[in-house]
Order: sequence, then C-alpha cells, then structure tokens
Amino acid sequence: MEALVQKKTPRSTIADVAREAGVSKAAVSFAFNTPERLSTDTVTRIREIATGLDYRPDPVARMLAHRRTWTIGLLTPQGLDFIFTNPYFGEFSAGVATAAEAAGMSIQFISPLHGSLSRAIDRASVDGIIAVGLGVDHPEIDQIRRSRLPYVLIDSTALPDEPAIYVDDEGGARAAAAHLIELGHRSFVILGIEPPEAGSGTDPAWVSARRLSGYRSAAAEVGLDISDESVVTGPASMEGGAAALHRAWERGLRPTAVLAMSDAMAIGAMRAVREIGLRVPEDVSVVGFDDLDVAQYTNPPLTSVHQPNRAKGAEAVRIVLDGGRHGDPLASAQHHFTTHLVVRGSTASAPQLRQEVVDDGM
Amino acid sequence: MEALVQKKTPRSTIADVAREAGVSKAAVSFAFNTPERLSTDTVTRIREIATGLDYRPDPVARMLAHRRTWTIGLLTPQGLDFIFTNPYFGEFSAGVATAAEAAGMSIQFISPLHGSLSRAIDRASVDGIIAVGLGVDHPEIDQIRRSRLPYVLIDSTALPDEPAIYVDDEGGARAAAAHLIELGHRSFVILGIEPPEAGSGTDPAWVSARRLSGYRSAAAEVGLDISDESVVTGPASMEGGAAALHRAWERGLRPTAVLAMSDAMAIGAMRAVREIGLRVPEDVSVVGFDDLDVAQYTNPPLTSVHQPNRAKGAEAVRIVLDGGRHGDPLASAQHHFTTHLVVRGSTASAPQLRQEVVDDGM
DNA sequence: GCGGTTTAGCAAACCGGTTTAGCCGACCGT
DNA sequence: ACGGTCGGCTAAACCGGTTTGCTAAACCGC
Repeated sequence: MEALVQKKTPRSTIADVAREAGVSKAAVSFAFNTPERLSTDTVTRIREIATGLDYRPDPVARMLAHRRTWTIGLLTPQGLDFIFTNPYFGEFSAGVATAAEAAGMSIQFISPLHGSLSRAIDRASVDGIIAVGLGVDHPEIDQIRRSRLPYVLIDSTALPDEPAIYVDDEGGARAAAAHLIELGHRSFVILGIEPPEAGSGTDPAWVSARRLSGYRSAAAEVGLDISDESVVTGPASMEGGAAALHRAWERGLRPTAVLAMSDAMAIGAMRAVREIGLRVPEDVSVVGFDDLDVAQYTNPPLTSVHQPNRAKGAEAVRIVLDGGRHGDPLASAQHHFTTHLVVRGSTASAPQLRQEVVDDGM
Repeated sequence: MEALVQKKTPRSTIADVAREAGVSKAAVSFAFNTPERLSTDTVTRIREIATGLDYRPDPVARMLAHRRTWTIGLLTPQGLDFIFTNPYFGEFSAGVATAAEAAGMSIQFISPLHGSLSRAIDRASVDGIIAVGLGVDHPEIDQIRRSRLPYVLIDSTALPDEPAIYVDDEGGARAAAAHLIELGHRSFVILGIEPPEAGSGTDPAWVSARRLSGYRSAAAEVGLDISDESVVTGPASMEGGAAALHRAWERGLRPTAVLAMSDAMAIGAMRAVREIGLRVPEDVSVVGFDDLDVAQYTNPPLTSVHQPNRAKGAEAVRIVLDGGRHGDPLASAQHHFTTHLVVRGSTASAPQLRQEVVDDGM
C-alpha cells in the first residue's frame, strides 16, 4: 500500500518548471500561451525544461482559470447503452463531433446518472448544452435554463421562444404514407417510438405525435382512418421494431404496409415480416424514418424519410456556440430543416391477393 | 422595485451562499458533502439558501481540489465521425459506458484534435485511459505512459508487460475459414481492416494481421495457400466493405466465399455481391467478424465470429479503475477473451457451377 | 546625460471549490 | 470553581493554472 503510493511520482506542475528554470510561474505560463511576451531564448529554455520534466499543463486548472471548459454537452434522456448502439444517434453525434472539433471543442455525453438526469447535469462541466428528445414535461429543461448556459433543443416538443432545431416530421410522414397509398395500400401498421420516460405519450408536440399526425393526414385525404389500434410502440431499436411488429401480428393486424418511425425499427420489422413467413416488399411494404446510412445496405434497400442527421448536429453546435438564447435575435437560434422521401426497394404495390395467401399459409 | 437585473447574471458561487447564510465557505461545503459535521438546522438553512440562489457547485473547481475528474478517457486513433457511426465501437462504448456509470464515472472520447492525437491527449482531463486500436508504432502509447495515468490497451498490438485486453482473434478467424472450407469453398477473398494510420500494415501483431494468420492457418491445413492478392483492405465500414469487394472483383478475383474482418465490411460486401448480380449465400458465402447485434437482422442473417464487444468495454473499465499497471500484479491488469463462430444464413455450400453461371451472366 | 518609451519578467490576486488545524463556548464530573 | 471533552463552526492553506499591474533595466533621440 504505502510502497504503491511512493511509487507514484507526482506529476510536475507549473511551479516545478518555474523553479527548475529559475523564473516565475507567470513566465512559464507565458512561454506556452503568449511566447511573444518573453525573449525567445527564455521561451526555448523554459520549454526545454518543461519537456524534460514531462510537464503538461493541467487541463482542469486551466478550465478553472479561464472559466471555460471547451466542451459541449450532448444531453439525452436515454442511457448511454441505448445511445451508443442507436445508429440515428450515431449519425447525429458524428455531426456534432465534427462541427465541435472544427471549433476546437470536445463533447461530453450527459445522460441519466444512476437514473437521475438532473444529477448528471449538475456534474457536467460544459460550456453549452445540446438537448435531444426532451419533452415539455421534462423538468430538466428548466434546470438547463437555470444553469445559464447556452443551449439548444433537438427532436423536442415544439416550444415557442426556445432555441431549437425543427424538422418537418409531419411533412415527411405525410409523404411516406402518401407513397404507400399511391401504391394501393390501405391497411397499415404504424411502429411508434416509445418515449424514454412514461407520460410523454400524450404530448401533442412530441416527435412521435408529429409523425403520427403526418401519417394520418395523408390517410385522411383518401378518406382513410388510421385507428389507434394499428399503432404499436416500442423502443427505437431493431429489437424494438421486431417485437412491435410481432405484437401487432398477434393482435390480429394484417397490414400490407408498415410505417416505422425510425429506420432501426423498420429493419427490425423487416426481419419480423420474414419470420412470419412473408416477403418484403411483395407481401408487405416497409418504410422507415431517418434515412440512415444503413438504409442503403439492407436487403431490400429501405425506403425511408430522409432527414439531415449530421447537419442537424452541426447546426446545433453552431447555435450553442453562438450563445443559444443569449445570442441577439432568437431567430438566429432556431433552424428549420425539411424532409423528403427516398424510395428504395422495400416498398411495392399492394398485393391484391394478400388475404388469400396468408390464409393459405396459416 | 428592484434595480434592473443585468441580463447576464453571473452564476452564484460558494462564497455567495456563505455570505447570504452568514457562515463560512467551509460550512457550505460541509452542508453538501459531510452534513454530519454540522448541526441539522444549519444544514437545512444553508441548503435552502443555496437552492434559492440556484447554487450548483462548480464541477471544475471540485475536480481541481480533489485532483480527480471522475472521467475515463476512451482513446481512438480514428476521428469521432468514424467512431460514432461504427457499430462495433458503439457496442464497445456501450459496455464501457455502462460499467463507468455504475462506478459513478463519465467517459470522454479522446480522438485526434485537428489531426493530432497527441494534442487531444494533452487536453483531456481524465483519471484513466482506455486506448483502442493503438499499434506499437503509435508514439502516443508512450505519451500515455508518461502521463502517469492508469490505462489499458484494447485491440492493440500484443505487447508483453502492458495492461491490456486480448481477444483470440486468430482462433476466431481460423474457425471462420475452417467453416467455409468444410462447406467446400476453396476460393476466398479476404476483406482486411485498413489501419487508421499508414505504416501499421506490416505490424505482425496488429489485429488485422492476427486475423489474417488465423485464416491462413485454417487454409494451410488443407494445403491451401491464401495469396496476398486475394486480400483487399479498406476502412472497417459498410462502405469500405462494399468498395473493397468491388475492387477485388475488378481485379478479376472470383471467390466463392468472402472473409470479412468486420461485420460492417461484411454487410457492405453482401450488398456488393448483390450489385454484381449474385446471391448470398447461394453464389457467394460471406462471414463477418464481431457478431454485432445487427448481424441477426441482415438478410440473410450474417455468419460471424463472435467476440464479447460489451464485455470487453466493461472489463477495460475494471482494469483502469483498478489502477492499470499501477495496480499490484500486472496479471490482474490483463484479460483474455475467447471467440467462437456463430453460423447463420450467409454461408452455404460452395456452388459447383459458379464459374459457368458467372460466365453466362457477363 | 536626460526624460520617455520599450522590453522582460515578477509578485500577487484570482478562478471556486475542499480540507486541515484550531478556536470557542457549552456541558460534564468532581 | 476548575480542567477536560466535545460539538459546531471558521480561518487559511491548498489544488494548478492565468492574468493584471508594476518594476527595473535597456533603449531611444536629442
């Protein structure tokens, strides 16, 4: 025990370098940050001694003195195990990371710590916050505001007067449903995204609700009503999508088309369809949402609503760096993105004889 | 009634709370950290005033005083845009994150900053480092050592006397190749992982080299020689895998089986095979490496070498938290994992008439 | 040789917490 | 009444950097 502690050579500090070089701490600091304030030979001497001592300025001390952390927080109500294995977050985070790095910032993930998102926010040392998927009913949104840090809301409830990035979820969903209707489909199952916390389900402005209303609005145009029974929800993962579709099937639903609110769920649904013994798209069409990279690699390639995942991340960084709501006009702290449908191989004309085929098969 | 509050209200500090409560800074600190040192009513009074002032202890100042950051660094030579969209890293990171959170630690990604991994390491404020995919020729490995932080090497060159997690890459690869050989395949293309930086390619202990030697050892058992020409490399992504297979095809290679060193590449390869006009597995068998979650969702489901992606992450956290090489016996800072082949639908018997079919088709 | 301006570097305050050493008064037994 | 103990709290040092005056010497033109 004791021996172990002594074995640990303490890291050298700025004071060590100053003493060794026979200068003040300030001089050492200058040598690294504003070398023009010192004579060139003093600078080189200090630097040599510093490297000889393996000196590395302590980032934490520097943060404290500067009152900046050079870090942007990426806040999500879901746990990191979910986030990191979710390809949508992957692409979004990649967009954030690229833009952050260009600005010399690093990113830190803020997600529930021992179940408490609030605690995680308190412990996070960041200069700004990008909050993903927070609904109005999340009290954390107020906590963020009180932290006086610049922030921006993504995939959130549409709130006026908040720095936020909006995506035309409803328009994209409408296009997806219209596409299927045009192909002759009339019987749908919708795979909805389960909110990370209970209670948000009724929030009329939540992402899932916006997309649902898009689907319904397209259906309404041909006099079709999508009942609540044909909407099944689950986590936005492949597994969640497969489970949801199986559940729908067990409930007796026999759709010719599946509208998934995320590509991950759509991929899960495609597998579930195959497991049931049907083919995509001959028997069942599937359309996703997000247009992930992987949508081009599925078999068949996935028809999906495109939204600019990486660009959303980059734009979020811009807003936070501009000061979020502390920036001058709120308008510049808001941004709207459009969506569009990308048709690939997972959608086809509705089967005329589906009902009989299924009956035969069962 | 009150004087106009400046829009930029500074955050309240421990001194503000102390003044307001008529106590010392120490008392405020005690009220939050060791309340038993204070009388209960003093504690409640201080806490009330603190919440009234929206006081939140500055994490950075706390880190400096404690000389701990409660953060583990996850270091990769690849950029974050690659990392976040790579499902293998996703699963590994999820394992790290889950274990870290259980220990009350957060994680920070350390990856090249403006092209320099070295600079990124200097700027990182962490208590330990998990380094993924660093080869012997990476000078950063020495920089990490000099930082005197506990660390552990993953997917790295096998080095003696280093805290590290080893995976039986060679055995897994051998099993994959043996499986194909048993199915009658004799003509292979190998999709290798391109090292993040040039130069590592010749490193005999690099992951890619270990897997390759596994493939070759299985081939050698039936007197087969896998030439360097049939090994094409690319980034470990779906796109990289597709491109690599197309490149192989253009070079005139006509394999009946593809051995991909990552599942992402395998998925890309499957798409490329379909684009060429062939079927998986009837015309070409494909086997991956990693056994990602998504391997169960591809069509056909992907045969792959299983390695414990999440467990690797969790074990890495354990080692770093135990002090890495500063822990007592080095043995406890090393860990070996086994691999095994999971056979699914992407592999089948070698086609007897493949050559003719292709000739017809072209 | 003289005031005035640079230049090079220092001392000390500061960032916002934690922690140690110690003070003071209340309570206690005798 | 007295020394001892203890609970409750404070003053001050500290973590490791940055930054703001400020000084002393060198440099300048005349």
